[in-house]
Amino acid sequence: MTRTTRVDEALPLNTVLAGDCIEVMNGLPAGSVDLIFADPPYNLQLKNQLHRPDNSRVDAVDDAWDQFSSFEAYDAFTRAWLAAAKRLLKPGGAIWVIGSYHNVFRLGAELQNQGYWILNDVVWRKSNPMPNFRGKRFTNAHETLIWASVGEGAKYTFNYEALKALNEGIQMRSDWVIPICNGHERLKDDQGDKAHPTQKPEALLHRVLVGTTNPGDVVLDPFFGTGTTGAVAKMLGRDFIGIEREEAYRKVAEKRLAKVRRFDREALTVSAGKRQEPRVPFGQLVERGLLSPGEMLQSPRGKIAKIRADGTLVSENVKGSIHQVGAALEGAPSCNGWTYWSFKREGKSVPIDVLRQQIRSEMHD
Amino acid sequence: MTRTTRVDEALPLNTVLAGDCIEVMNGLPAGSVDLIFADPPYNLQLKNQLHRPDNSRVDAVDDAWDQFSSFEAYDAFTRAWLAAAKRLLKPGGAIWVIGSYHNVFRLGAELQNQGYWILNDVVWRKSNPMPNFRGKRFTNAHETLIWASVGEGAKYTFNYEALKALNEGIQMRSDWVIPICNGHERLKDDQGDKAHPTQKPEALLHRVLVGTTNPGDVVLDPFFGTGTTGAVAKMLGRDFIGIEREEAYRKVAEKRLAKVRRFDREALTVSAGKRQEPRVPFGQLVERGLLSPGEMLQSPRGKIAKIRADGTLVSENVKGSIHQVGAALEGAPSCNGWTYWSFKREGKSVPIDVLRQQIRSEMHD
DNA sequence: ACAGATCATGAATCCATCT
DNA sequence: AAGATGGATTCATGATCTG
Repeated sequence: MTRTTRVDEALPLNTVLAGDCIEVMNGLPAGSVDLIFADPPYNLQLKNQLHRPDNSRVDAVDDAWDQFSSFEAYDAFTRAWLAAAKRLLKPGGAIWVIGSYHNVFRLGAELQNQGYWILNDVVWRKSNPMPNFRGKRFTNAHETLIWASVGEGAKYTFNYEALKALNEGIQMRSDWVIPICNGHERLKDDQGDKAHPTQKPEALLHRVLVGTTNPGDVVLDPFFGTGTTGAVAKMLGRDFIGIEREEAYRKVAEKRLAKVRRFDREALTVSAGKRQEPRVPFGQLVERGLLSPGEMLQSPRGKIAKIRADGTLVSENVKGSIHQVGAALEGAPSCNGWTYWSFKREGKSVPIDVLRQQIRSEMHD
Repeated sequence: MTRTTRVDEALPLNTVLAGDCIEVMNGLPAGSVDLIFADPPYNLQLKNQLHRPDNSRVDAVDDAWDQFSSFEAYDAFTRAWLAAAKRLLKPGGAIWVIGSYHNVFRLGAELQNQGYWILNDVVWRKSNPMPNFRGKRFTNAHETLIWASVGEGAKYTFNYEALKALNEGIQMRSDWVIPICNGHERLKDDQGDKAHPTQKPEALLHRVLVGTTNPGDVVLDPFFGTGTTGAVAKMLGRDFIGIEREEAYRKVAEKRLAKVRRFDREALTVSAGKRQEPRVPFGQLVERGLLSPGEMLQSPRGKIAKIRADGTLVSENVKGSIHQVGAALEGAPSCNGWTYWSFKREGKSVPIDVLRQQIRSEMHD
């Protein structure tokens, strides 16, 4: 009696494979994977040490695996692993990659070059990013994910209703607010140091897997690290394949995975909740043209102040925020500028708080 | 009598130039522009208009090749205009480009290939995006901007304090929440249809220009469209140069620009940081008798140091500047001596920075 | 035990000027 | 041109310490 070997039987499901991800992927059967989630090295190109204003040293990502000699070398690496990944994907499969401005443009361009079809780019907006300590750039407060199918017109999985439910009944957008991974979720080594420099939050993988896979799907992560993809896949009833070169990371991942129980959502409910009125900087009223630089504001007792282009006020040699100038004019220790200042419209005096409410109502859309 | 032609005299400031932006840029003097803001098109009719880098024509072939050749043609276009832009920038200049996932990865990769140095990628998070009607993808709720200097280590303008003020005292992040351009701000043509398909909100340009230019700077926009960059530049007291190929857009832009008024000078003044303050050597406090040689200074943790006649300190076998001695006593890599040391007056401990402020205020007289 | 203060830390391409 | 020096610069969160 003949027997057809099913592809899945050859797959090392729910294990962590050792070795270089390109070689390992090339040894797996083609067309056998539903989703690939890849968090490749970012090629950060850090040169000097950085200290916080309190003189403590920032623990930088200086690992050897993040070093490349040039963009050409990084591109060659990217080309190779993306090609190996494409071979593994089923016709209805898809890929997610994550990166920062150091590498994500090269990732995206190479995805397109290889015929992957980009479905969305998604922004992970970190609610608690590391600040810019020297005040030389914008706070690097996000990372970018790219979601792509295997080609133009290819099928792919998208669980629209599930994502809508995750988002309190509103269609899920391309920007996701999720805290960085720290606290009890952050894995530590025996010395109490972080086990991996760039562990991703489970909430991020939860949204990816709920949204773009089905239970029973095979999810492969070629840069497995400490196994966040595997842990969330296991919780959600998906099969995973991890590939990781570093033995230390594999060990941490295996220990972690052994503890994970399917449908254990404890860690995942954390990211929900906490809705408060969004903070509206006064400067936004100026940027949006609701108030103009040069326009005058009035205090309850008739004092006036001029608005500047950066959203600060000037009055009687006092400069600063709406709160600071209000406090200075009143000789008070503090002042709520939102209720203190008014502007003129059609002869009437209108509190600036009205404009804040207008912006807030737009934000809820 | 000989006369040196200043570069600025050749610049067509505050006008909208007609023509292909690459040709027009190549006709302007090198090193004459402080900032370029570019919103390049990505829905080009590539096949008949563009050439490969070697000037061979791009022909339509089968679908797969067509896909690849289209990217190649787009890359050639990107390469050409980014190179022309780089030539125009001053050594301390910078560029902003904006795009969506269709083109931004190719823009970013080519910026890096040409030696531009990416400073941040910034996400414009739209507070009121168009929903995804078919429910097949995430709501496309953002676009990406890339901010880059002309090269690694190059100087660039960043008004940190002004941006912080715009954000109510918290340093500005890389994700900006700004509504899309509609309502009163959205320009209409004679038929009442939108005059341009992708008009950018003035709030976006306001933040870009307040944050990364100074009054009087020259801002060039090679894809001027209906002139948002020019309008905001004019309001903010920056000079602009617009380039636009389509006559219809130029007409709308010129009509729009004629109506824009510049804000008054005081309103354009923006919060500046301590880096702008003149440097005061510590020795001046001794020379002027505000502190005396032999007098003792105290650190926050009670250590003491003696002032010498040349403005250096001695403490526990350490000699040197206020900064060097402070750093040595704390075992820190660096130390701001101005905020570290205090002296005694009438039994009270007074930070020496108070004396620096006194000297600075005298300098203003 | 509990509240409040203090400390530690996270994918970071993080200085300007003078000698 | 390279090296030395002055001195400016941080937000959110969880853990640990203090009273």
